[in-house]
Amino acid sequence: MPNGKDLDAESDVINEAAKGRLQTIIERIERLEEDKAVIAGDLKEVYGEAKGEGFDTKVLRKIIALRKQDKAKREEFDALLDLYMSALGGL
Amino acid sequence: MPNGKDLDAESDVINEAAKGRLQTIIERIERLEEDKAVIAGDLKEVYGEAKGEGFDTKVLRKIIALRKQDKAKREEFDALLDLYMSALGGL
Amino acid sequence: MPNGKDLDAESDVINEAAKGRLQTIIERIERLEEDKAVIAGDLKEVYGEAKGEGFDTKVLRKIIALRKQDKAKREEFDALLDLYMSALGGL
Amino acid sequence: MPNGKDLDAESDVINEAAKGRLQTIIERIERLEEDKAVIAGDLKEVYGEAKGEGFDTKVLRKIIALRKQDKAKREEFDALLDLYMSALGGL
DNA sequence: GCTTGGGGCGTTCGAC
DNA sequence: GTCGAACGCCCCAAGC
Repeated sequence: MPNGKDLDAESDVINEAAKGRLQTIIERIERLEEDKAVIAGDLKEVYGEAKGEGFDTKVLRKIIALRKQDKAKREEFDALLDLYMSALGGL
Repeated sequence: MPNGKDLDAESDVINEAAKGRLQTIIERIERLEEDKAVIAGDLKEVYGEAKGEGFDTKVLRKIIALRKQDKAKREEFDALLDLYMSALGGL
Repeated sequence: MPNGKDLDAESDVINEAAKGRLQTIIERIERLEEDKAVIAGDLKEVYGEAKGEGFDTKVLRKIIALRKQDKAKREEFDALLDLYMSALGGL
Repeated sequence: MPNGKDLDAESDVINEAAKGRLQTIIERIERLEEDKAVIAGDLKEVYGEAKGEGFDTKVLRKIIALRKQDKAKREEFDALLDLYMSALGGL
C-alpha cells in the first residue's frame, strides 16, 4: 500500500462508496468552477465596457483595491478594539 | 464650478455624467467581486469536506485541471470540425 | 536530455562555469537566510521582552499590522494620484 | 485625566510610562521588520538573477532546504558528541 | 490542537 | 503572442 492515505482498509482499489463520493465532489467543484468562470467573464466584460468608455482599467482596479483595503482596515480596527477589551480583563 | 481647476474644457455636465458612470461601474465590479468571493468560499468548503473524508486535495485539483484540459481539447476539436464542415459548403 | 532547462549545449553534466555560478548563488542565498534568521531571533526577543512587561503580544502584532496597512494605503493612494495624472494625459 | 474612563486604577503616570515603552517596542519591531523586508527583497533578487541565468528556482530552494537539514543533522551530532564527552569526565 | 500570519506557487493581466 | 509583473490561493509553521 505504497502511496496516499488509505481510503479503504481492505484494498488499494478505491471502494465503491469512495468512488461515488469522489464523483460527487468532482461534480460539485466543476459546477462551482463554471460559476466562477461566468463571474470572471462578466468582470472582464465590465472592464471592457469601461475601457470602451474611456476609463483606464488600471485606475479602476486600483480604486477597487483601495476600497477593499479600506473595508479590511475598518474590520481589523474593530477586531483590535475587541482585542483591547479582552486584553483588559474580558470586560 | 465651485473649486479647483477644471479638468474638462467642455462642461461640468460631462464630468458629472462620467462620475455617475464611474460609480455604476465600480458598483457592478464590487458586486461581481462579492459573488466571486462567495463561490471561492463554497469551493474552499468543498475541498475542506473532501479533505475531511480522506481525499488528497492536491490530487483532486490535478484531476480537475486534467479534465479541464480534456474539455478544452474536445472543444478545440469540435471547433475544427465545424470549420472543416463550413469549408465544405456549410453542410 | 530528459529534464530541466539545458544549461549547457554540449553535455548533461553541468559545465564548470555553471557549477561556479551555482555555488555563488547558493552561498549568497544561505548568507541572506542567516541574516534573516538573526532578524527573526531579534523579533522574537523583542516580543518576549514586551510580554515580560505585561504587553499582550497579540495586540502588539495587530497594531503592527494595522500601521503597516496604513502605510500601504497611503503609498497606494499616492500611486493612484500618479495614475490619475498620467491617465489625464501625462501632465 | 481629561476625558474617557480611567482604565488604570493607580495612576496616569503608569499609563504614560507604559505609553513610552509601547512606542519604543513598536519602533524596534518596525525597524526589524524593515530590515527583514530588505533581506526578503535581496533574496528575491538573487532568485530572480538565478532564474535569468537558467537555474530552476524550485530546485534551488530544494537544495537550500536539503543543506539546511544536513547542517541541522551535523549540529545535532556535534551536540551529542559533546554530551558523550562531558559524560566521560569533561575530556 | 487550533488558529493566525508568512512564504511559495499558479494564474491572470497589462505591455511590447 | 510572448513576457514579466501583480494578485489571490494554498500550505506550513509558529504562537497561544
